[in-house]
Amino acid sequence: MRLSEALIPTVKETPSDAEIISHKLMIRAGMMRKLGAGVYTYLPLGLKVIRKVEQIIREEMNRAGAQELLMPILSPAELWQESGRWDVYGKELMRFKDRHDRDFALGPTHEEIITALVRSEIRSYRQLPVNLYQIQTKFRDEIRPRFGVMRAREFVMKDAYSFHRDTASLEKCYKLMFETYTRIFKRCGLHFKPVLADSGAIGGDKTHEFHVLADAGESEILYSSDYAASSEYASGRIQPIKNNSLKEGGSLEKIYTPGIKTVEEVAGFFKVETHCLIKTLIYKVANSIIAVLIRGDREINESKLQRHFKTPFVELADEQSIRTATHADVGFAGPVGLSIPIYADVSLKGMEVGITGANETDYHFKNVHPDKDFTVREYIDAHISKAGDLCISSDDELKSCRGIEVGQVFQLGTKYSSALHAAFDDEDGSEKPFVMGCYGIGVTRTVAAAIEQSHDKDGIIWPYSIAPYHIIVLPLNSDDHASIQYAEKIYAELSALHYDVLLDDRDIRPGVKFKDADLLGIPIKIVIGKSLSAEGLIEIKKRIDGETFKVLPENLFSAIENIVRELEISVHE
RNA sequence: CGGGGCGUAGCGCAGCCCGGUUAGCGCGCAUCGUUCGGGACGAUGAGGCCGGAGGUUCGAAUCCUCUCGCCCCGACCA
Repeated sequence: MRLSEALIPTVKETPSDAEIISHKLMIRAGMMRKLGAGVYTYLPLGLKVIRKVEQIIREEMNRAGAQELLMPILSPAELWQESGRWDVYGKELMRFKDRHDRDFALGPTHEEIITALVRSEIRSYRQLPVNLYQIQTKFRDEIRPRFGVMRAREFVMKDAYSFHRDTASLEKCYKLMFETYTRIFKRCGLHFKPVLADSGAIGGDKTHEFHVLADAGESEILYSSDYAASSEYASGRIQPIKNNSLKEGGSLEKIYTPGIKTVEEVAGFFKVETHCLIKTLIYKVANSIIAVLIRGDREINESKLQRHFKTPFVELADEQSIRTATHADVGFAGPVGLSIPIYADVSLKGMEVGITGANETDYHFKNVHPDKDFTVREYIDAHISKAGDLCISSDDELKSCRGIEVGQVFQLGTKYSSALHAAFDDEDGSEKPFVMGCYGIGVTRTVAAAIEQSHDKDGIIWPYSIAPYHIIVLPLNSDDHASIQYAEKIYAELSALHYDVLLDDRDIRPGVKFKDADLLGIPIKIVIGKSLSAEGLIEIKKRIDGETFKVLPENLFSAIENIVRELEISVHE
């Protein structure tokens, strides 16, 4: 492509409404333009990167035996009503009516559609397993789109759905997809981590998210050498705290603590660390009221409660329920004498003595001994794990980092097949619902994540494999016919060798050409200027580290080949 | 949905409180000249229904009402 003919509108100034680097650079490099909130036009350069990522995904999905198809973005409401999600999905599901007043939605995901398809096309276990995928535009009416394409309303996604006769087959496919995703993100030149994650309200037992590691990431990951999980899912072992400033064996003592409610206030009042307190939280779980105890310095993880009690309905009890349960104002709850079921987080295990509310307004108990002064029904993992906790499978401390979720693999089970009555005849003649898996990759988000991970003050630094162009040829002196001709020649020859080549044939100053080349992030620059006219040498410059080589014209192609090989290897390091 | 902010040239902004010639500035764009290895300089020029509708006024970018759009924080959501 010649830059003089290309629509690659670079911008010198940083756009005012862009907050994160990938958003700024995608605008500045002329990859995309905003049309409305969370809705973008991909310009030629941006589309080219998207296509490269898609191509890698296609190759690897096909390699894993998946088959590509394309479903409509428009979904009739009936299928969503059948699965129950028409009512459950919320406003993120973009709904509208057609001219005949029939309800439709724009597909935010395609479980219903694919399940309906397979329901009508596959009857026998002999046709299983099958893994079908598409790469297509999704629409989710995000409550607050932001960060450019990172949280857009309209975005490109690869979504795959596999159908199996049993869980064994599903697990095999899940493992294969896990490996496939690892290959895909590796080929895209990304530093990433597969992490255990919460399966949430969708159900299913097992899910991994693939996170590109970047500071701008929206999620926190806890990891050690052999463990990684999203922070809302992670479990670890809490290190016991030794310097308990309360003395053991002291007897239960009721202390007047007027208006002292929060953990910090109570700890301050008793002049002890917050970990000496036993925090008592009254929760409404499904339809019952329970107490959950946790060490004063830790926080409750409600999604762990949801999982433990197998219900999506977990919330802190309202003031009235707390009064009824504790006979005290909010802020003075404690386990002693409490008649509702008491669950305790494992952070309290081994705790000899603590301070709790007294279930009486303005009073706390000192010297409360668990298992003596109150009885715990069950110790559960209910805390938010954090960096510094010990790994469950080793003695390493968990570390924390931030990630951008670019993919997820999920064992769905029979949730959708059951709801939509999608079944096949098994070998023994019985009818069974398909066992399903689903596997997504945010394509546009992956592009943004690549930029978050690889850029410098001058612009993008594309991994070679997804760079829109591999090489940019820069003839610096537009008046010098010899160098223009030479640039044209190597542009043609490199293109013939199947490199993606950009030729900056614009009649502008060299500085602008260099700046634009850096901004666009093209991995290799070939500079044709003084060094050619004066020394007869071509200059090759790598974007990633600025390393420069001067080579004889006859050695140009082999030099390029070497650099490319090196760039490709560094991806798989 | 709650709170805050912004809509003025292609982009980034000033002007608005306190109404009054022809609405400015930087970047970009066009023409000419000088320049030419890391976003040059000079000269000239084009480009605006001041987001939209209504109102107040002799007079509105400026004041008032409504409306649309965008951004930020929060709540929400997987």
